[in-house]
Amino acid sequence: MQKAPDAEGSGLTQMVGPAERLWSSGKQSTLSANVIDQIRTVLFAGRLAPGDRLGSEASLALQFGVSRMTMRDALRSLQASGVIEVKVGIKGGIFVAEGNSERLAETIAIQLKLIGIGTEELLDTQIAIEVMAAGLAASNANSADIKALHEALAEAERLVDDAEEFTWAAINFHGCVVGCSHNRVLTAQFRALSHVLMPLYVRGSSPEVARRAVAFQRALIACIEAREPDAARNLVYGRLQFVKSRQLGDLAKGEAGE
Amino acid sequence: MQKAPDAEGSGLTQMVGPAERLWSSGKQSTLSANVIDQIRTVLFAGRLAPGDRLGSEASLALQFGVSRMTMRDALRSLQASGVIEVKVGIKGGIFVAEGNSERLAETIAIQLKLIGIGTEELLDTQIAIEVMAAGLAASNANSADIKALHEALAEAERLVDDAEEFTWAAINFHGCVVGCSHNRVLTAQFRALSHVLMPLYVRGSSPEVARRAVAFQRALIACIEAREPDAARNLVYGRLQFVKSRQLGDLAKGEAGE
DNA sequence: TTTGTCCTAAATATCTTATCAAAGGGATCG
DNA sequence: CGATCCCTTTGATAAGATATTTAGGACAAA
Repeated sequence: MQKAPDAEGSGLTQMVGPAERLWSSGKQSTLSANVIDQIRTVLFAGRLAPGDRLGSEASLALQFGVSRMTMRDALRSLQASGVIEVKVGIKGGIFVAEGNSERLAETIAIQLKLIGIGTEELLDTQIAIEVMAAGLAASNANSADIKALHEALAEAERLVDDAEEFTWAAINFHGCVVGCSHNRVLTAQFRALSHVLMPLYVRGSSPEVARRAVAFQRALIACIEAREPDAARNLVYGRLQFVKSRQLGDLAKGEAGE
Repeated sequence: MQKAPDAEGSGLTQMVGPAERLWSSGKQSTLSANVIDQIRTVLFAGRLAPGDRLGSEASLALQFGVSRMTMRDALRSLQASGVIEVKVGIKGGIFVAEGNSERLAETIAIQLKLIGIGTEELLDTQIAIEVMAAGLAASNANSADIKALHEALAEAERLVDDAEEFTWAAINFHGCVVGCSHNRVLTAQFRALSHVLMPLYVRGSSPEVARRAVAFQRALIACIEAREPDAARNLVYGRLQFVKSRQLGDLAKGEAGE
């Protein structure tokens, strides 16, 4: 008892104060949900930076006036949501998580699977992301980006006869284009989508399809190198609409047979 | 103890293997992480459908050979990831979660905040989503959707003189448009973005700005009612590019002053 | 003296066991 | 038909044992 319990930590409870609730409509049914909500609210208000130490399990439990196990429940939830990180040891405790776009992509992918999103919804979202990304790529790509694009294209050309490997290379090329946008949100979303879309594309692949894809990739690189955002947008839009119609057509045929 | 512990539940452990061995993904540091991993693996193997009951906390703890609190830790994490749902009461227990796009939006928003995504990246992503959604809305909107659009427009017109309230109404209108696309991925992403973008738009609002926004909204409804996807896409693209340049301009000015 | 290694101690999360409270659904009784 | 009781299940608290990580001191070698 030499150290006051609230001498440590970041004064979480004091900060919550007025209802800056973005998610919660006030009353939470369970105690741990309430704690989760408070911490998340504080975090979202931007008063805590990634890497900040919030305190130990025990000290947080004291601050929030709940038992350690209830606090643990809340902390496990926050940990799973990627809001906090937990370290064990003498310098351990609860820390605000570093942002992690890899985790963002993974989380989106899991949720997409759980929700059971339909093929058309996925393809339309892919179109949305890639069209925008292509335009940005044509505006923002630097020489390293363009080099990466050429390498991805060469790899795809090399694998044009192997359906599965080519699909992987083609998605990688598309990923490079999205990466050229230098937009982390678009990039994370594309990665999440590509995980879910991969099996679809593998199924519809063939050497003939692959050659059309390569031709498209060449044209897109030309647009990006020429710094023509509108041309890149239109090219990608047209191409992906075509791919979509083919995929949905295949889907209809495939399901009619079952 | 009258009932055998494994008589209940869906035989999770039997699917994975004996409870004490075959920790599938190799070395997991903590016991609860092992449990999490096993359950998630089984769930994503597709043998369990949303709504299926996995058992009670206690029975699952027995199946996995851990204490109830450890099981609770694991279940909390899975619940936070949206993989399972927990119900209290005599017919309660652990269930495979129904998909929940609300949770998806929430998770994305939190991660965006943590990663510290920049304004331009957010605005570009918004453009990507809304342009696509507007085109889909013009293709797919039904009469109920169009009625909702008109109501949202009327609400915005009513609040044209109150900057903060109008901003809310305008974002609501945009949300209606995205909703008209009937695409849950786009909808969830827009919801996530709007939470983060809200403060930006509130700052840049004024009656004059509001009147331009209303004019845009009227034009967009006209495109959607006329079933003109390309016109809707171009309208939204032009409008949001304008908004973006204004926001970034304001941002530069604002930060130059600080 | 300086340096490097090993060991201990403290702080911390992890895990266990036990107990009671609250909520929810079903069966029983009026 | 309705109200009440009861059983099951999660929610929450408490106290304690165990494992892990790191700081810092002890000790030996150069």
